Amino acid sequence: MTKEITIYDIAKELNLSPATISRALKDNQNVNKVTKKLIQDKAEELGYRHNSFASNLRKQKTHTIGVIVHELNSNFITSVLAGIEKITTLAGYDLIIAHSSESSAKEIANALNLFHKRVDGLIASLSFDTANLNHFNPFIEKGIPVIFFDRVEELNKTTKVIIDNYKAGYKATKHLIEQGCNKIIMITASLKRNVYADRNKGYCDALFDNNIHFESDWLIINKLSEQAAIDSAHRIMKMKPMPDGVFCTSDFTAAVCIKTLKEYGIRIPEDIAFVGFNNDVIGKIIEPNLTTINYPGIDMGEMAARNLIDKLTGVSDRMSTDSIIISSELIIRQSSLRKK
Amino acid sequence: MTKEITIYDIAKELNLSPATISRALKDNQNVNKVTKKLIQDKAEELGYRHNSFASNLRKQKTHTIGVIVHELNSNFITSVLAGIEKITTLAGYDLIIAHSSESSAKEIANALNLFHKRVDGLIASLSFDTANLNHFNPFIEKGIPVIFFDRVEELNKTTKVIIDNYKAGYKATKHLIEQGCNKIIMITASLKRNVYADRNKGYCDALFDNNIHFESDWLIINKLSEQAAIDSAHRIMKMKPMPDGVFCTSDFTAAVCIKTLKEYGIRIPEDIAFVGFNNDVIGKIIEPNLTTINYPGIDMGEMAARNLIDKLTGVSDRMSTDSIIISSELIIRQSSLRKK
DNA sequence: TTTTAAATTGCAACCGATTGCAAAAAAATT
DNA sequence: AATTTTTTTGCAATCGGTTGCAATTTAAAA
Repeated sequence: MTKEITIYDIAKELNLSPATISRALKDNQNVNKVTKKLIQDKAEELGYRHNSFASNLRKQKTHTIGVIVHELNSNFITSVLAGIEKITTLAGYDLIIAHSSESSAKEIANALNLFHKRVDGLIASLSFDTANLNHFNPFIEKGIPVIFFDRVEELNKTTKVIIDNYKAGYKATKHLIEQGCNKIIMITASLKRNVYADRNKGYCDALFDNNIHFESDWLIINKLSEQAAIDSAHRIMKMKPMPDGVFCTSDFTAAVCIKTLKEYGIRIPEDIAFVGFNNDVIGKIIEPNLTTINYPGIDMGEMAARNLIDKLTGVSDRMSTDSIIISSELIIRQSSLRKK
Repeated sequence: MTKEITIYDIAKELNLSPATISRALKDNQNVNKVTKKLIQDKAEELGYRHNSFASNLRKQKTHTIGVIVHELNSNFITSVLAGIEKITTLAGYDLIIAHSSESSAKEIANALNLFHKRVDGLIASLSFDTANLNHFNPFIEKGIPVIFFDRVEELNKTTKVIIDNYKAGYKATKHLIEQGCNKIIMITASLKRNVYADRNKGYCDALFDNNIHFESDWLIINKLSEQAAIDSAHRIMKMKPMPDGVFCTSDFTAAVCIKTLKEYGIRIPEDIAFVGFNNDVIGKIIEPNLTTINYPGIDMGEMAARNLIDKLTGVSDRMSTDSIIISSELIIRQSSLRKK
């Protein structure tokens, strides 16, 4: 349990002032090269470690970015995190990752916590049941930039990074139509969240453009849980006539649904074709393999982080970029392939 | 962008000293109740927020615990995190979560980073290819407690929280034997990691105790990737005679293997029975459902966190508790059920 | 050699909360 | 009413790095 080395210790050792030490360690221009090298070597030798509290206190900056996500255990989120990490590390920022477990209450607590930790900026994806954005107001009021990704709030005027959910929904539905489906239902989580609402719009428009009349019972809104997916499958079994195509806004829901339906002897894709969303690992393991929409998580993370850092460093001063839309792609696999 | 309120501002407003304000805000005993209430109300009114840098700087404590995990996207890890979070929040500690993506280099970087951030304690699970624990030495030297969970290093003398991998391996293998298998292979990641080595010992002993002679080609060691799992399946297809039971140390590997084998027409569990490990969601979705070992992640997280906090608060001063072993259970599903 | 400009270094005042010790005020005891 | 004890409060130093400004040294120009 050795004593901590400070710049004062180094200063004393080298007969220099703490000011010079401080500058040298930050590679400041106006320190003589020889002196600088000397100082850096001595710091290394003594095992000096920078005290960020003292530094933060003085600079009134933490060089830390907060990230709030709704969940950790999905492919998509971890790739977004990887993207964010890549950019922020490069720019020398630290990251604090908080997750809300899809609970609005935890999201609020996390936001408060990060606010008190005084992050310099925030990147967030809303939890499933977040009703309003009041908990982000403290940041806005203090001028701390906040960027939302994926699950965002349309009304809000902060920067957003999202995928083209509308197009994705349209593409998925159109694909099912091209496979010969004409009774296509959609299983989604609450339309209050932008991502689901937009996909739904795409779905509806694709039906309309192909002269398929949307029936009121074609929309199943459920939670993202396993049980909800099973319930949805049961509801499908009871429909008359049964649908011949299903567009699911989550791969997991699609997978559980397919599994449940298969137990009833329904053949996928012959009886019912499926398209999921997210390109989770699961899609390549279930049988048949799941057709899905692939989101480029890494890109989203990089975009969000780069944008935030630009704001922090003043490269982009205005709230210039309002929405960044990243395109997604349809990955076709067996679960929807009824034609060669 | 309003100015930040400090205890000095409150002091001036109320004609008191900063010292009293500081004490009152920490609910210190020797501040008059009336004064205390007055101060707390005024702080609230002015929108005061605690400056943890100043506080940390002065107290030389961060009240922050670092967590290093090898990955985020697994059921198991997220439940461990939930357990850790529960206990640390209760004790008023903050958490910084870092993940190494199974890379030793990133783990080292993370450790260094958390060391510089001066976490008060560390909880870690080793990355797949971590060869030594040198990067944890700075913590040990400074007297910062480190606790490992799941993936640990046997030799090290820090506290560990692990499951009974030996027993789990034994149980899984015995179960396969009871289902009538007698050519049981094991697919695992590198035996250099304790978790896999111990499971392997359990497997070997179970075979021995049941008079099954272990053949040298019954052990397949691979990576945890999808491709590695596919390769393992191909290797199984080439074996003569083919095994009738497989014990896999990861559900994901088992799932991909099963899928690949089924494409060759192998029936599961009739031709080959499977047991996985981890109780990931995937196990309930693949067909047949996967028999697996369930680890109580939450419990492990809670144990690790509680132990660490006890050390930090001095409740347990000695390095008393050396290893905490949490029991796991076999969950039997269709993939291994050959008998009623 | 003197003057001017440029490169280095140091001084000292911050940043905001904490806490040992002493002083002052209030309450209890003689 | 005087003394002792207990409660409250304040003083002032401390944690370690940063930075505007001034001082000093060195290099370049006259």
